[in-house]
Amino acid sequence: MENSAALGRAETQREDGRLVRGEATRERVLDAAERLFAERGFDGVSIRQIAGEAGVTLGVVGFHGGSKLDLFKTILERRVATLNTERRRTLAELRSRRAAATLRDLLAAYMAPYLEIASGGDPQWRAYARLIARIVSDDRWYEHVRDLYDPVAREYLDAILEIAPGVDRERLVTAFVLSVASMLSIVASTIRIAGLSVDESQSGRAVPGNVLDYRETLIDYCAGGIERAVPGLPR
Amino acid sequence: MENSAALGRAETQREDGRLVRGEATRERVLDAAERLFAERGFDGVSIRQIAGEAGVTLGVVGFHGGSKLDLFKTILERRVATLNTERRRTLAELRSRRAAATLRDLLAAYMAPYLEIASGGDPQWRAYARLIARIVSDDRWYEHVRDLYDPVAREYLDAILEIAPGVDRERLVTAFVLSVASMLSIVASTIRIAGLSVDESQSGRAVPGNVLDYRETLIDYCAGGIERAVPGLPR
DNA sequence: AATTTATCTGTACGTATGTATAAATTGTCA
DNA sequence: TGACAATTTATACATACGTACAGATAAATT
Repeated sequence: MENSAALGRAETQREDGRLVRGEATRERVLDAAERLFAERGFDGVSIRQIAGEAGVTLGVVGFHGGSKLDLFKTILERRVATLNTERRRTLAELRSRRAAATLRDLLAAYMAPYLEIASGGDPQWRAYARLIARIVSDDRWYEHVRDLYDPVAREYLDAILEIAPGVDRERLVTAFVLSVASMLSIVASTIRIAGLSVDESQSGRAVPGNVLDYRETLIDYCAGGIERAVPGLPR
Repeated sequence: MENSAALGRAETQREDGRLVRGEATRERVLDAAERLFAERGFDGVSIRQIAGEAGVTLGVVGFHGGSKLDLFKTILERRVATLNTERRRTLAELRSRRAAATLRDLLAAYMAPYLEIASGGDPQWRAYARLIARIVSDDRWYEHVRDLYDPVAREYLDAILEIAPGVDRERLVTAFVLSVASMLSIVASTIRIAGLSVDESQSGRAVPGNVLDYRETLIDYCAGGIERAVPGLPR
């Protein structure tokens, strides 16, 4: 039950701001764990595999990451601030505009940061995006991500309620969470879309596309879905 | 690489059609595995846990289920025929009507059988529904479910294309797969909807609802989403 | 009753698991 | 240089894992 943020670090941070010794190793461990957890899930990965992937010995993983659960939680938490900041930035930018934001604007603002990290050049961010997409279907992890993601989700829900006051909150929440699930499902896998897109019995060029290929369709789908499912939304 | 359908069974089926000896045990094993796999995933369950849950000894699981992977695949396959038959029945029933089916009709016909087993009285069927909802976010399992589910999905896609000929197939497929993901996400978990629905800092009565509570919202959402994302659909 | 087949028990094997820790090493500062 | 703390190595421990199998039991067939 040790505080995972302090594991493997000097208790007193250096004043000059330089990375403390071993910080690079710590990052290697976390990166390796992030990739493997994203690929195979919590139970599908062993600490020895993480050590091997990171190129360190077994004990180092424990030294920098704590217990396996600590390590997993650290990885869930490590990147969320960046994502939340970005989402708050896009929301604030929308609000600063002269014209009132539409539902589609708000949805696109919420999704854009995530879709960009999920399809961008950094493989660690991509792995993180896939990891998040994987764990939402498992109630077991909700308690560990609730406080990380729900506050910003609430801010967006409130922003939607601002442009459509009289609306039933639970219906809006339902449609919003369905939209998030839709978004995550695209990040988790596009393989079925590819499989169903090819004509039957055609020689199998079912090549999954990039997340960005589905971006506009996804946002259209979610906006149309929310507007249909939540009576009273403007449009 | 033994044929899992024959495991633990006499190679020659009895003529009188009575259950062969041990068939009841086999069902207990498969039921227990179904519940545990649905709850914790393939890697989160051990064969010993399955044996314990089924109330049999370790060897019996191997005898009736084969290897762990065999057992998992057997469970994926065991109930799919029933579900497919039901989905084909609802599709045929739609087609036998005088009036042309709408997109919403077709969507409801596809979803109804799954939503009913996911919320019905049989806990094994409920477990199966949750298991399916769990594995779609994992490319690793797609090859094992593709041939089980995609043929019927294609029949529904073709039915939609009948009422909207000129439509872009890939966009339709994308929106359809997003709808399936939305449906599965509701079955996998309603806990976040409950969490976001309560007013902040209100004492926590975030009680997840039954799947049926979200059924109409879900179908509205999906129909509206597809119609928005796929230009050229009637309405 | 004897034989065959199906089912179940109990146990064993080799390996992998998460975690802990003593000892060795490295780098920093007094 | 010596002392000290941070980091890394190497190893050990107890338990759990998937799988295999010899033998016991039960039921049906001959």
